[in-house]
Amino acid sequence: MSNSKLYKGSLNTIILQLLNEHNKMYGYEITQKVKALTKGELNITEGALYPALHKLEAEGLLDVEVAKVDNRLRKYYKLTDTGTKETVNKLEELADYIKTMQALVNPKLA
Amino acid sequence: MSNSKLYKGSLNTIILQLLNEHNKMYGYEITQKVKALTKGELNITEGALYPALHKLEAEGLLDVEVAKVDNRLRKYYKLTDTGTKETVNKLEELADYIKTMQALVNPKLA
DNA sequence: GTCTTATACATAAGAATATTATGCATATAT
DNA sequence: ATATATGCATAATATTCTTATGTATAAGAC
Repeated sequence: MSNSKLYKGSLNTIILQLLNEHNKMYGYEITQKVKALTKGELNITEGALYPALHKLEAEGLLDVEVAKVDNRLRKYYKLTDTGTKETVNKLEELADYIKTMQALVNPKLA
Repeated sequence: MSNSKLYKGSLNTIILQLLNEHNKMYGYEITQKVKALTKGELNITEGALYPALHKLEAEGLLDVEVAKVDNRLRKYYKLTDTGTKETVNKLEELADYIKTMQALVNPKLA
């Protein structure tokens, strides 16, 4: 993912927000999108991504739709209604996290 | 710590930066300082804090000095030279993390 | 004076998250 | 032909944190 440990715990937020922006995406596409958007800074590993997608699906936040393109399998994921709501929460948590960490790191501005 | 999982991986950054700002602190003091600075948002649990302090010490980033105040034990931690350098890295990583996550979450600004 | 809360350290069992290492399979580029 | 890219998946391990304890002293409530 990154040599920085700060990304730990951020994967679900990233997945949900990407699906919120792009409606329908498959796993490999997510890894490439993240790499592109972060200019190579972040590389989602498959060992983290696929279990995370399965879990989000099991929790009812994502729906799956299997497709075959160029004779290769793709699993398209999209947000459920619950998933859309949870995305809002996750984005709020991210904003709060950033605010809190800045308060800790830059107490002069608090 | 918080109901948000985003804080996972942030504890070392928090500890190092607090010691960077306050020179010398003991464990309990760190938990109270964090609670105060974050207005109760973040509560460092002892089960996370003490092992983290021991590990940072073992890695040579912190020095310990034991004191007895009011007949109670205190272990004051302070940054070593290596620890001070590592603090700079951690703060850079935090700034990069925030930038990267904002690029992912708010791609219009990227 | 006893009982609760605060101060102060510590560790062990378990959960959650991610890394690393595989495995399988097809398509494309060299 | 061979390597790289595309596309999914899981298992073993490592890391981080939570929850539950344990020990001990000091201070405040009543």
